[in-house]
Amino acid sequence: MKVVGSLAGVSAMTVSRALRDPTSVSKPLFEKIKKVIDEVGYVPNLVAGSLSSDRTTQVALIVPSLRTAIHAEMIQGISDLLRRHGFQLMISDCGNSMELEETLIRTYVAQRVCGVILHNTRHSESALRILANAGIPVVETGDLTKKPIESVVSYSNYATGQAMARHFIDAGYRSMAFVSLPVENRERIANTRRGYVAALKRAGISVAGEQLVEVTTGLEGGARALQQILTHAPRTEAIFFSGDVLCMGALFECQRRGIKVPKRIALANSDDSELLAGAVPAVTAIRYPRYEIGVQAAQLVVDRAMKTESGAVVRDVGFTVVRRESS
Amino acid sequence: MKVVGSLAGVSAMTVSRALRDPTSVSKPLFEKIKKVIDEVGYVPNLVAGSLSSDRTTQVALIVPSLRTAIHAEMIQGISDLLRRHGFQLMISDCGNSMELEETLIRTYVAQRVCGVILHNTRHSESALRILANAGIPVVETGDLTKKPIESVVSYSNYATGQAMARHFIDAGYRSMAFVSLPVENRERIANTRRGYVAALKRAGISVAGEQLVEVTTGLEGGARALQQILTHAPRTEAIFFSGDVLCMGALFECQRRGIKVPKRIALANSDDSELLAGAVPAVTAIRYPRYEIGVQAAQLVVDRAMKTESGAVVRDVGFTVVRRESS
DNA sequence: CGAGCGCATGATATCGTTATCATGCTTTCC
DNA sequence: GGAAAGCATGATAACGATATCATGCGCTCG
Repeated sequence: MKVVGSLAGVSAMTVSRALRDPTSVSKPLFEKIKKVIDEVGYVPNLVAGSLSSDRTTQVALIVPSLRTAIHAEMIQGISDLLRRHGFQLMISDCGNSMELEETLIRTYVAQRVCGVILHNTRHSESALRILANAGIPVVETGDLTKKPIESVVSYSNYATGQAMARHFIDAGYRSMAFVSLPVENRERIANTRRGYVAALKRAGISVAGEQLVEVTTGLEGGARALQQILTHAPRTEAIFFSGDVLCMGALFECQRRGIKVPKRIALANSDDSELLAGAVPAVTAIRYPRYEIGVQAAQLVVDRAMKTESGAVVRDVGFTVVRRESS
Repeated sequence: MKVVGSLAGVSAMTVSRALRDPTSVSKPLFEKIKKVIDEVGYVPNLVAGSLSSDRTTQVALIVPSLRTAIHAEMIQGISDLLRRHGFQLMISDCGNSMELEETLIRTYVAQRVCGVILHNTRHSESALRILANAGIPVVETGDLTKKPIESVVSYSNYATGQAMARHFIDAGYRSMAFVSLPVENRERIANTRRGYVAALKRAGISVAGEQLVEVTTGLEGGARALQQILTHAPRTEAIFFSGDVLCMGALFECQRRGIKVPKRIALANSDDSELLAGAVPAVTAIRYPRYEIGVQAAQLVVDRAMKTESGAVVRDVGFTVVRRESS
């Protein structure tokens, strides 16, 4: 920058100003500086800039997994909004480990990111302390948690469970099951299931232990769950899946074994996807505005980082039960 | 850090050393410093550290899209390896726009990332210049391109096209089609198709214009492609899809219309996924070691960033045609 | 027993920006 | 016409670490 300055016959300060706000220097000077800059191929050092100004444009995102496609839409939403405002995205996955999340948060704070978006809603004490001390905006997106760190943009997993229960009841089913990964350490799934079971119970439908199935991930997890239910709870009329892979696994298994859906058994999933909508039969599912969640979460971070806004926001983005042929 | 130092009765320098290498200070001193650090909740400022040492631990990744799940495995591989070495990941998507890619690269270089991983293999002149000037490791992953910027970790898309052509021929099919998104500006798909068509031609099988179908994305893209082929090239016996969503769309359409796969028509896809493997019928597909690509690409960046290694590497990770019921 | 060496620690300059205040020049307006 | 105000630019001091060289101390070894 000093070099650029001297080549253009001005001070480094003027170059800095020209770069950040072209209107702050005279027009001919700006042109000249610009010319010098791309003649020498100068690229400003944002690290130095950040240190000096105590501001960065990096936003951290921590999701449970990068592998599953569930978060892709949300990440795209975040990325799009951040790009629009000239911010960058740093991503990590932490599984369901609070310890790992804490380590990641610590690193991100050390990097002086200007905001953090967390998909998980359970955090270690230390993590909370670090975030509080850092004084940066924090947005959670995984669940409409009762006591957020600061802001939340999400839907209520509990409510989705209730909604699906009502949908099944309205459709005339009387014996329901729920299939998911193990709920232990999976707050969101646990909440969905609680809402589901509670709403069924309120309608006088009790759910047997054999109807709360926990399986390992993957299509065959879904297939196995279906088998188990048909074997141990054969009177089950409808199954609510938490995860489209599980659900598709069960659907494929039905196709293989010639089981009629929804005649013999109805299927539905907690998370809509193109696949479920296009499957044969098309599968009932709950749709969340995932892209929008990403956009809004990122917007909150950006607003607070630019001091436009402050204060915690709790935003329930809601959801829709999309009824299709499978139920 | 000064504060921590004075509270522990040592200089800032010693704190810095203690933080980076506990063995470089005496044991009791280290304990004391550690105690002070978490008493005051001190979090080191990596921005300052980076400026001073002229090193960062941030690696940039630019993929065409975050929305599709195609890259999820690779991203997970990158993320896992980076975490193991204490590096961070910055992600952006640039579609197929070289201009956007250039802008992103410029920003990342300004942020002084210590390495860049690019999925696309076509780049603007300026982007290349910026990367060259930056002197940081660059790894491409999208295709085994002839003249890489520096290092490549990938497979040959052209070769996958050839391989699938051979597979179809060996299986006894004599009239083939290819379905993909528009190949314009999509180097990788274009190469796959070229390899496919070339290998077929070498076997004396010509591909009609109606058999090279370009559709829009989504399940209905695949369905539409199938319809078009059945209508305009009814003698087609096998279709090679570029993209599992398109392929599944076609498969579902077959189910809906009672078309027997592979009896009436065989299907195969260029990119294996759990879904294709578990579908009814299970779909033939080419498997790439995506996770491994991510790991190796990240490894190259880390090695070079830590000066362990230098020099360009071209690594062909290969692929496998996984034959299943659909062909 | 003394020269020399190694190890733990400190002092100081520096990394490349931006914030802040200072400066000089032009403009404005009574 | 001159004081005040506004604008463009410059000089200088941070920002919070690390690199580098300096220092002092104990230890080894002939």
